[in-house]
Amino acid sequence: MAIAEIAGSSEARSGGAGTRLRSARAQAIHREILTAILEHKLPSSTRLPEDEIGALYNASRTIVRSALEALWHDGVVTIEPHRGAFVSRPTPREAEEVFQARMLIEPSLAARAAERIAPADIARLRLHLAEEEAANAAEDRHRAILLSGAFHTLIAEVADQAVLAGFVRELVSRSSLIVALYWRRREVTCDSHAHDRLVGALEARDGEGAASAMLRHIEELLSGLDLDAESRPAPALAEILRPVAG
Amino acid sequence: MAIAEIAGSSEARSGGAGTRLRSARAQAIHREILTAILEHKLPSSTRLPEDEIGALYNASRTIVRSALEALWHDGVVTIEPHRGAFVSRPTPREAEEVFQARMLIEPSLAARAAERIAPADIARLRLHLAEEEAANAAEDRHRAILLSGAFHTLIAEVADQAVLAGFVRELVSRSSLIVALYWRRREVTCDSHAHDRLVGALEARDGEGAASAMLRHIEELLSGLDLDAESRPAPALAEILRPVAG
DNA sequence: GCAGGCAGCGTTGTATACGATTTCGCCTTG
DNA sequence: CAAGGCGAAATCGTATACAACGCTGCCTGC
Repeated sequence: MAIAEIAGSSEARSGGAGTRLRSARAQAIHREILTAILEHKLPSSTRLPEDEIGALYNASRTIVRSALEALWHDGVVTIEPHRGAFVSRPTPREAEEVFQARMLIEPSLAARAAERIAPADIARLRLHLAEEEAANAAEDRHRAILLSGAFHTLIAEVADQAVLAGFVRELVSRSSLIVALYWRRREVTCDSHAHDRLVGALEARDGEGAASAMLRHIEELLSGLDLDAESRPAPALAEILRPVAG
Repeated sequence: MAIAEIAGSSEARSGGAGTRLRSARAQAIHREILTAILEHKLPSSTRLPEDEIGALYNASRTIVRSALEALWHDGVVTIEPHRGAFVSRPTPREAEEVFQARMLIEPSLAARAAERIAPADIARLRLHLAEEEAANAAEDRHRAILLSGAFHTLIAEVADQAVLAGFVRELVSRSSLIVALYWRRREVTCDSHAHDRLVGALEARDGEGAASAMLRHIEELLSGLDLDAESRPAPALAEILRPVAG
């Protein structure tokens, strides 16, 4: 049930009042597609034709275009002129930059979250951890990956810094694509043990500890990526098919 | 002549290839309006009617809407459903967050820029400083303010971190609006002396120095703001007119 | 004389039609 | 039989028409 709000990426823009996305319907489509991407249901390079999406949601292309443009701004969709929209395929270079940005921003937010955390926030975080564990236990991979990203967004919100929280939301979204492409381990995607320790530090109002826990956590995520290999699918079929042709 | 590229906020999104904004014309309008905002020619709360803008650039509302939505994603335009688009009026709260974000991100970028700066970059920075001084000498306030923001974007680019550079571009844009609203001093907006020192540190490849110079510079900017007073115009006419009525 | 409602106007929200561009299959030709 | 070009289909890009909504000013009724 927390899922609905996970992809609500528009509040970040609204200074304080609820401006929302221009059109409620465009917002809904945006949310649906974003969630699907975060859940690894829509892999990189998937084509997103305006007509097809419009037919799916009974919306005109005008609405769909607006949603796709929003996804482009979020960094999870690439638009090629006269060709269409695709789920982005982050390059290794981009992947590294995204994680470097996270290592810079998120520890600082974690520290701030620790300083100003309220009992209600702790409850929210604990509940979230429970949901994560439940998803893992149920081997619901889609939901697990969605929640593990949402955890980071949640902390950014607890830190009560809307501007940086917006950045984190974007970075987390892009990270999801990156993990889908470059992850090499079999383990749980974002081992909730790390999240556990983080909540512990937050609860103890230990800013330093929260920051370093967050930093180590992100470093570990980055180290789980295989950014050297050109990874597997479709970076350029030539790379794969040439040996067969020769 | 460097102006043209200052507002080119789309490259930030393109992973490495030149995806650009969907429509060249929408991009042009986006650039024009953004530049006008950065130059303080379009003050906060200015209405931006689709028809009027379309007439100005001989573009249909479809194009204009796309440009306005992009400006909304940039954080410099607010869209109120069924009412229209306005130049954003950042709240004091938002202003503080923007500068806190900058104090977190930009010093780190400055340090990295110092490490990897090339002679060509130094030339670019020196040229930019000269332009800033020229604008100040000519008392061309509009251009001076534009260039002083562009300087920060330039450093982010030298640091060669596209992701963070995109964030900085947004933060700098929003800062421009904030400064227009809350600046209280008469001095030069972004005293180019600070920029001078920064370039010095960069040239010396002094990462630490560059970072601390950047931090102090932004702190100084923030301290030049008057975020307590509700500032002057139009926050709510009631505040101003009530004494007359009573 | 004042308050409430109603109507007209202006602006935005959405759908759709048409033109432009790319893509892919097919046909022609060497 | 292979290669190149041509044409149709599909899809995107843009303009425009119409509907919906909010605002303002007037008008009526109390």
